[in-house]
Amino acid sequence: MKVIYNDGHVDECPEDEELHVIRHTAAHIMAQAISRLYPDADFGYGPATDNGFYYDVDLGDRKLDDSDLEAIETEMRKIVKENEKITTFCLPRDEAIKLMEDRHEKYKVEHIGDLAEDARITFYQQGDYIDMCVGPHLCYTKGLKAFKVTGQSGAYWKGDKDNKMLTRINGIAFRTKDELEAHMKLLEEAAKRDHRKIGREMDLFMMRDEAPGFPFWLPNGMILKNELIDYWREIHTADGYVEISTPLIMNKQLWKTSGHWDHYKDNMYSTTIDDEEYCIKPMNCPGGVLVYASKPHSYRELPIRAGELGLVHRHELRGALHGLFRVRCFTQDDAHIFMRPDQITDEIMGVVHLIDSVYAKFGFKYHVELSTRPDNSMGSDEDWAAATDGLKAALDKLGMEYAINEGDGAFYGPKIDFHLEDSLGRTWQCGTIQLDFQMPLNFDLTYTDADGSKKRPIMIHRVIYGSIERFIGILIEHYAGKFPTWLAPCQVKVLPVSEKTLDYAKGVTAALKAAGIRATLDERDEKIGYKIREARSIDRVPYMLILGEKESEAGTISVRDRTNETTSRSLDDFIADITEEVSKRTSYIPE
RNA sequence: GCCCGUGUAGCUCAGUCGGUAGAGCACUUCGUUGGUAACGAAGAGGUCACCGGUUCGAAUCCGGUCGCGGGCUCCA
Repeated sequence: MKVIYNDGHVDECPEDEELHVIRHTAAHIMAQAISRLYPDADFGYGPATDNGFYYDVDLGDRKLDDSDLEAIETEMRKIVKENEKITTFCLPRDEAIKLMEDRHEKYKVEHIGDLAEDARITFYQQGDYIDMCVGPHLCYTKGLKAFKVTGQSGAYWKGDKDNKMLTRINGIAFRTKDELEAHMKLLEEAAKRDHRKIGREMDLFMMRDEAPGFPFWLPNGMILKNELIDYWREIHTADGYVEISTPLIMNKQLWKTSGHWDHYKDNMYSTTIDDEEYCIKPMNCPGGVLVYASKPHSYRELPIRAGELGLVHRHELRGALHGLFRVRCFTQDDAHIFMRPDQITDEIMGVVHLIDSVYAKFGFKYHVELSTRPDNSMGSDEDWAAATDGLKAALDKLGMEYAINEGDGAFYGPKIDFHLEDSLGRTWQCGTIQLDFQMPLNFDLTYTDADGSKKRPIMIHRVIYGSIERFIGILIEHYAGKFPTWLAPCQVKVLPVSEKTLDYAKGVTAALKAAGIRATLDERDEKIGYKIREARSIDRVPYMLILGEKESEAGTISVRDRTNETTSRSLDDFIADITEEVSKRTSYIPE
């Protein structure tokens, strides 16, 4: 694929950059189409994205509807068909500003003002459309072979909520129609797996208008939640953690000391008790700190690893709420590790190993990012540097690759974020490891060192699931509701063929339950095909037992699993196998 | 909080030009006793999100509030 670079030379494009160039060119073609249809349009930024492109446009008071988006797409197809030649040129700063001013591109003029004094200001042109851009681009508009305008939304100019909101018009683009088609299929599949839909179908959780952002957990969802918690407790106990639980509501003074009042006030719910102000905890750390501070500690005791399944409440903006992915009340699988400076690397490595083993259990791949000091943060530069170096040292020692996320740390310390990849290739931020010198300082935490002197411990905050609620949402979509047997709310559904074998089915169900298996009996007066259909498509059970006269007479069971393979076997055999599968928490890696 | 869209039965959705509501599934009852992805019939179920306005009359038109969806910002 040939592309034109901003110095005017045409060359073969490296393969891994092709999609980016196609999408970026698609953005230009869309802008050209928009400027033809709406000559007053003022253009902001128009970059390529993961699957396509967008352009932010100021359309004045004009509102677009679906037919307008169709018109834009049609106009784009026209431009592609016209096969305009794409050219490039470079202007000195003042001439660049003049050109953009002449074309009434006020956002582009502002953009030039943000660029370095000596920046090369390059432009690309196709027909009478000119856009300031570093390129490269396709050489002809006909190179755009597969695209779609997908929708519109609002977006702040330069991403700043104090700026004007522009209209963002989104599109997707691929190399070929087949690739575009495949992407549409993926979106369809993702919609089928939507955790809000499956959560309703499987009776896992519900949302109510009476409590926006506060999920209700139904019996089936509680099974999932409790299984995840049991697993969590087991591995943490094995890793030397102890468990604590701290109050949901604590005096506002505590939150002032911790720094949350200064840095997190807008997200905190509060209440008044006996004329005193109290806050509902948005994080668990101050509670954990009070537990540590409740008695003196020796250097010999450290590290202390205190886990807490803490229910936190945060006032999230209502426009941000989204199923279980963004709620106002959630359970963090938190832990705070209090340690000596010489223990930092080992402790972080220990947490990384724990996180790695949990993600592997669910068949997730993941990547790691290191987030550094944000603008609105507390503490000295030296402490931040030491903490950041500590995290880097551990990652380097583990030989892990990581990207740096500048300015994205917590207000009290830098963090390592784990982004896991689900079965559809989407990524989610779940685990984090945060190193904190501030909280121990604010609460004057100490331990007695070998020489009898008081020393300041260092603290790690870490989560693995992140939020159990969000993690369950991710698992629902990852597995499409087809949970591995150890997690499945219903592990075995017993389906009598007719009323004649109902008693036999009752006996089998009772035996399964007695063996600790979550079995339910479908007693309804329906045909066997109907019961199978529902057990598969709604309940999504790992195993169905079909029991008719053949089985009741022979004293056997007919087992149908998720692959639709059906086997005839003895109940004792089946119980032994499923018990082993559950106790080992055998992974089920979704297709 | 901001932009756009949207709200009708438990779920998925129809409802024309303004004339006080409809389907399928689910549910209940009855019949049916069935063999691996939907057995048949009947019944019940709605202050059309809420508040206000226009109108002889509003699910329908207008305004506001709330919820929901797609984004922005933010984030576990």
